[in-house]
Amino acid sequence: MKTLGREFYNRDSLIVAQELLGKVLVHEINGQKLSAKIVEAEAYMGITDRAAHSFGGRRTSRVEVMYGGPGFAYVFLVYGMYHCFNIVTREAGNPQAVLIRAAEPIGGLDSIAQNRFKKTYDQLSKSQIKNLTNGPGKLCRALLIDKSLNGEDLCGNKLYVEAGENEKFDIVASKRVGVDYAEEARNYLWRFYIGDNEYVSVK
DNA sequence: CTACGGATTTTCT
DNA sequence: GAAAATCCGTAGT
Repeated sequence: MKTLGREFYNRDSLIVAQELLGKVLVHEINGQKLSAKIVEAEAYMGITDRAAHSFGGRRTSRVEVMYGGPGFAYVFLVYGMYHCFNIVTREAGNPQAVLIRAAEPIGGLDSIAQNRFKKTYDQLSKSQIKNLTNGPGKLCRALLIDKSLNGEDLCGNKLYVEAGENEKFDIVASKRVGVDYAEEARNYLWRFYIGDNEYVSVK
């Protein structure tokens, strides 16, 4: 399977977020490949986007990686407990990113099940299967993504995105989640998801 | 099914 | 000191 290269990410988040749908996020750890198909992503457009951490050119140690080049991981902690995984887009100095909100487990299912519920995959209830990776915090816990991966190069061989099958699906655009504080930006339709996928966090 | 509050810590004011 | 790009358990309908 082909790994997405630097130029894929060197475009506006609005484009990259939509094109990431259906692609496969892979984390190689402890000699295993944990992978999941991306089914939901949000675009954060940087300086002019009131919902973005880099709004107005804000530049702190947390957001620093967003100011670097495209194709790197931006991982941060929200609500003191959960990690969110983003991919930095656009060239250095243009601090955009795409938040990966949800995915469908593909590979390393038993490890993913252990990471979330301390069970093997076939011990999971139906609702537990659905809740493996249907949200940004859950996805990070399932794939063992934490702040140690902040700044990781996605054009490497540890954490990367593969071009998935060339399947067809409907892309739905809707409001981003959890950004009610963002005044006018909270209504932008900058969240994209695969229409009929059961792992989407909010329909 | 929906509604609510607590967890927990980094970050910024 | 408050809020945060969230999740989960509990209680009520």
